[in-house]
Amino acid sequence: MPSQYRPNDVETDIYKFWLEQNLFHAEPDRSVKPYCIVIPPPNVTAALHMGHAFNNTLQDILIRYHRMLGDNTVWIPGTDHAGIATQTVVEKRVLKEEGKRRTDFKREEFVAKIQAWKDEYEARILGQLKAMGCSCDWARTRFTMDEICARAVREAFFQLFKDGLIYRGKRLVNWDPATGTALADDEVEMQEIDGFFWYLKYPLTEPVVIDGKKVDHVTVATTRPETMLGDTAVAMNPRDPRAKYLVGKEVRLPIVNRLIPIIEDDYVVLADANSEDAKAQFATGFLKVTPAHDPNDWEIGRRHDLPVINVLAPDATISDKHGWTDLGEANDDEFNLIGMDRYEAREAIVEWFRKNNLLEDAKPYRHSVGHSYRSHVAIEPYLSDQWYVKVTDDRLAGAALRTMADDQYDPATGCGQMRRKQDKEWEGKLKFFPERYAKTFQTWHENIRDWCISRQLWWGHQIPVWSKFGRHENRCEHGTWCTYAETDKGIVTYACVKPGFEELEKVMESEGWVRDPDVLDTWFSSALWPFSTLGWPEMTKELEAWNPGNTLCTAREIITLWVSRMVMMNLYLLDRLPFENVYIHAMLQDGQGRKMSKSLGNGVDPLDIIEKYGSDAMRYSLAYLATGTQDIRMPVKKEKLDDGREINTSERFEIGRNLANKLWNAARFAMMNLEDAEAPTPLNIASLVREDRWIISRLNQTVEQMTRHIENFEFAESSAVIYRFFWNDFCDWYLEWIKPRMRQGGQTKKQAQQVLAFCLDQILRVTHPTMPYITEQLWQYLNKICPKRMLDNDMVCDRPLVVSPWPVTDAARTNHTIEQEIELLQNLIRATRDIRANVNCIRSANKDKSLMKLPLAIVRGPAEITDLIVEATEVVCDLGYIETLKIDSDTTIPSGSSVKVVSDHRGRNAEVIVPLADLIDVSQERARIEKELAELAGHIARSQERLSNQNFVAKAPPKVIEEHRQKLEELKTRRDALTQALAEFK
RNA sequence: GGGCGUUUAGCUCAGUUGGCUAGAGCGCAUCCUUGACGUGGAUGAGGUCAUAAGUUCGAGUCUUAUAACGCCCA
Repeated sequence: MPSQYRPNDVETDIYKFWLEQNLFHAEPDRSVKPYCIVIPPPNVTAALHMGHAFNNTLQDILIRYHRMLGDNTVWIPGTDHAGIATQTVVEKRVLKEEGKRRTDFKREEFVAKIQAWKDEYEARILGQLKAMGCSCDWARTRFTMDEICARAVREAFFQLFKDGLIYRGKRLVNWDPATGTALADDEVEMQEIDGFFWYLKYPLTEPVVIDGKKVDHVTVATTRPETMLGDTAVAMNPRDPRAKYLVGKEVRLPIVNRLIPIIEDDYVVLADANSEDAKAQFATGFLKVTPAHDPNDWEIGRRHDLPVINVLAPDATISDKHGWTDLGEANDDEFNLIGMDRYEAREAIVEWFRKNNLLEDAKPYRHSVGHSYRSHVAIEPYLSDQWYVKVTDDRLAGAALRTMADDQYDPATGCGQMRRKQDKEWEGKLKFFPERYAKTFQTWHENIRDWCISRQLWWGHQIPVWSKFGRHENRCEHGTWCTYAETDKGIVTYACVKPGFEELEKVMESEGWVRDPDVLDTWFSSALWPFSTLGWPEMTKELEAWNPGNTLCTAREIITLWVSRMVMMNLYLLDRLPFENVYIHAMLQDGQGRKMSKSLGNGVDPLDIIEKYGSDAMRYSLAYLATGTQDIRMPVKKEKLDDGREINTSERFEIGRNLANKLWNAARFAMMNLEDAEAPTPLNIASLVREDRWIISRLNQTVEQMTRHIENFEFAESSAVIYRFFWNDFCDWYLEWIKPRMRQGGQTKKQAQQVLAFCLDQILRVTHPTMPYITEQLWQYLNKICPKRMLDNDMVCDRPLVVSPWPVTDAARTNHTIEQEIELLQNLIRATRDIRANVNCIRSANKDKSLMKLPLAIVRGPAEITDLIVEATEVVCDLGYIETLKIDSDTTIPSGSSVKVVSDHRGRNAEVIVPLADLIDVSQERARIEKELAELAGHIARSQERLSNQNFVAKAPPKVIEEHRQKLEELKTRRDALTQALAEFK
């Protein structure tokens, strides 16, 4: 074994070993408790980043832990086709490399290009997951567009369609003019934009007299003047005093010369310059109503039955081809808006109003504008025909709310009727960790709107609906399901075809049926992931065993996009939950609190970190960061490698690397000392020496805590617990403690060997889920050297660690008395180390050689303490760097001594006296003692003050008072000892 | 605008039902190449726990307000 751990030498071989032994694979087995996680399928758009590494590390910890528990454990891997994102990336690449656009290709040709990209990135992503050590069941790898998932999509679509939960609607959608597709509400990002409120005058057809003043126009305020071309009304609030004069009158819409009515609607904000509401400050009281280009106006239009005039083409240029006919002056020879981009048109229109003295004002205004999360251009509310899932239906949104655990559901929202339980097994079973995220889930479903699922893209599941004019009946008994719609050109039949009827599809197409060219929103296939991956709609054994799964592990921005939809779909199609626990982890940010992103160049590549620090180091470091907070900061550092590459890295991974190295070396030490170990005999723990019982007690509690923390998704805590035990208890103390016994040989050595082997065994087991590679490697060494290492049985360890059992705890092994005794000895040793360090500090300042050991230390104190120390004399001398340890309860403090006080848990105190006169110029020690005395005096004063407070004594619990009394006693003893010592300085 | 989170040592973070002389890792300082590990060991310095008010015998912890930063939803 080399003295430094070199992860890259170990990891590849170990991973290969796991795969060759097929240890990640599981078959459904109803006799064993199931445990299943489906991976949040990474987008094939790009390689994985550190956020993925974080997400997957935590999943692998859960999976490996449950596999060790003996559960029938499976982790289903796979990738997501990520419709709009992947298509956009490939479009950009093709434009750059070939100078061609998507529309220069046939659909199949272009989809083939995207497919090639997908193949490349899917392979990369799966390779990255393997490098991270993820123990996925690779034989079950899925892709959201593979045949199995595609069949699930077709089946789900058909069922929802047949049940009236998918419908076609003409609505305003969030339109991305750059990519030419509709977006779901949650694919729109709000961005603050510096813009203007433009004040446009619309002339009245007949002037009106209000309060004796003649009024010949109304002024509307708008941030999007170009939409005025599609105005079909001006609205006022009925409470506006001017309303009674104006409502019912008409204005002549400038440019277009359309006559439009003035109507009243409560939605209109009253003008109020003093209001705190920015809208009211900027408002004029008159609202231009453009139903085709604004969602609120759309609603007003519906209430008042207004015409809907669409003045834009899908690329957001002004157009008379999409429903606009009364162009007026908009296409004069010198003033032609047709074909202008929306922003050009905005300027031209404002300019027109200015020229014609109809621009009253323009005020700068900062407001939020929706932008496409993909193309980042401003979205345009746009009227179009789209397919919707009626998620507002009680069977979907209502059911989702009913899954929420009672203690996480907030009944005070006024939506209680949606929650009325129906005696389903899954009601009240869904839990969020941390629980605050339940609120996001609840609010989303209480305010949900129907889900637009069609996307005008080529990359995705094409919508399985064929249409034809006229009214046509269903074909075969079950092959199609039809719905009908009235249009300008007569009735249209929409036929959804069931999966497995490909022949029928061909027949229909030959008869003039046309398939909808659009594809489904990516999240539609993702929503089916927990069961499409298991073979649904076939009722496979896998589906029966692993759906519902156990835990979904994801990021919080996915709660609405994905978690909600998986819950609704699984409930509707299978009448059960996709999973019971939702663990939401933090977002990784750089040192300045910014999201890691390609454009900022602050991302850290997991493969770079694995190369530099090792996979285990990365995993441990990430798990160690997984606290319950929303964000995690990871200061990023640029570094140039030997081969000239520049990478982003972070010092935060050093903790993992150091731990791996320490683990390697502690195991190396242990195994060097186990080479001659004899076969163990069952041990009676009560008969073991104190330090053996101590480490067994500490270990037992560590395993208990680790188990509890992993069960509760407290990864930072579980990581810290093993770190503290392994480093601070096992390495710093236990290994040091047994070194003399190993030299000594005989029975004491034999017992130490047995306890040592057992501890190492248990440490490797509990560390394995977090650091799988190094623990598996060390485990195999240990299996060779010392296959029998249990304390109370002679079980042989010869299986790989990945499938070895998680340790069982035993309350009888925890011994608090022993732990308190060891703590006292540790305090004594620390006291003499401290004195030695001070002595050496002074000696070094005076150019004297530093001391290896203090010649003499004297302990003065009650027998309860000194008896213990006598027993441990050898080790106290060894670890405390003392030549001779004397116990003398009657001693007086020699001139020029350093004194420390150690206390046991009962508050009994002993003094450690170290004569220094021969070692240093004691006047320097005197200064130190005086300083310490001054500090002590402060503490004592505060402590006495508290204890003399009658209120404290009367009201505080007796236990607390007793603790403070003890503390004060200890402080006083320390003060007295130091005072005596000081008195000896002449 | 609504919701959530964060603010504790130079940096990154812990801190359970209020009982604290406020902890860890890194960094820093001093010492140590005694054969597991210098990616190590020993010791130490470093904090008016964002601000203000309140509840309480007692507040980093509970309440209210304020500020800064961040995320989610409109």
